[in-house]
Amino acid sequence: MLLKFKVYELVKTVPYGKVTTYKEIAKALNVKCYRVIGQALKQNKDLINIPCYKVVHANGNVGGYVLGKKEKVKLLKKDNIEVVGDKIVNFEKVLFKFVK
DNA sequence: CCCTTGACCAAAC
DNA sequence: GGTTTGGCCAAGG
Repeated sequence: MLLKFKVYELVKTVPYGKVTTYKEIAKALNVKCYRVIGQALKQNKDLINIPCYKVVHANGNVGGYVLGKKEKVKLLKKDNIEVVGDKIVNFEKVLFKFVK
């Protein structure tokens, strides 16, 4: 429960034009449960305040989204992030890593 | 407290 | 290169 809140806070700190991964978030929170991160975002009711679309798989794959991958990609492109197929282009470049 | 459920991950097949 | 498998662990019923 409190993990989720931390996740929300972290995601909110992701700057424009950047994305992050479930793994990175877990690492930043010093936990190993990547899966819970996804659950947190899925179950979140603050979709308007939380840019969950900026959270992708560890390998750059877009991952899932409540409104579908299409919408997720659309939003990502809005943030100047290119997506081909289901993968982030220049993934390393746009990946935002939290300070440890 | 036991059981199920994941918007995951990495390795193996 | 897609699919399966096992592991991982919090959250909710």
